[in-house]
Amino acid sequence: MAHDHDHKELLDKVRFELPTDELLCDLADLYKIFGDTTRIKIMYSLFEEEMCVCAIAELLGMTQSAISHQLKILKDANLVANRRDGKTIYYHLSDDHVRSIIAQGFEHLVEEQE
Amino acid sequence: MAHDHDHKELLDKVRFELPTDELLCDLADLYKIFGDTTRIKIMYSLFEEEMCVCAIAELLGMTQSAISHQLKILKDANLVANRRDGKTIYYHLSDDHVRSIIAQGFEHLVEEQE
DNA sequence: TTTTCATATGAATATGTACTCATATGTTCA
DNA sequence: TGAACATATGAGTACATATTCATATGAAAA
Repeated sequence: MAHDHDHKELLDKVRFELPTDELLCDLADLYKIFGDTTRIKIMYSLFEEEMCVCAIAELLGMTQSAISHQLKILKDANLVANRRDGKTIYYHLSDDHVRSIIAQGFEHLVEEQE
Repeated sequence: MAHDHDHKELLDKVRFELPTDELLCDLADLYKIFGDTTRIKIMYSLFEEEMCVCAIAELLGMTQSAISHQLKILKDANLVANRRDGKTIYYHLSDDHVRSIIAQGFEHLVEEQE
């Protein structure tokens, strides 16, 4: 068996503080979206300006299809939104959370390297 | 062909603002670690107190081996650290970044549901 | 030293997922 | 209406990875 010693008190305390499984899963799902280089690059590309799909594809040197698939994931998570102008569809960040979440990650990386 | 219209100026501008590939990959790798329910639960469990491996396993209802594998990933990323006390090894968060990164995610989720 | 306990770890498997390819949808212009 | 363009999407494939199982490591107690 793996454990013998007792920690029921500790477990009860921590269990009480732990959010619901559903919330923790949602949180993991959110970060899962940030955990892909292509999606990070797409989001970063939209930091300053809206861009159309083919511009993002050209910028990142990837196919239109690949970018489109990733944009769908970002859109389903409400991280980006789009508008149509004729044949072209322009994507932009849907709110400032993307910026602050990415900024927070950078901070950790920077302090890591010191 | 996918694109016909011109956006060289935009691409040059955005390309200039984009961080290096290496940095963007590091960022994605960091978030990848947060993008797993088990690891999120482990980190959350360590919010208030240090815990030994078997306590975490019992808390989450998972095997000691599974938890140990995930703790290694967290430790390699400098997100948790440990200390030995006899046969037992206690893990704790290595700094406050974990807390603030998770808090940031929560904020996004909460505003999402409004 | 041998046994027991706590944890770590390598290999195998099963599941998830990013990209490709082909094609569908929707818009504009001739 | 038909052709060209921009984007979306379903199926298939290749690769990554979380967990399990068996076993190794390392420390304390008998």
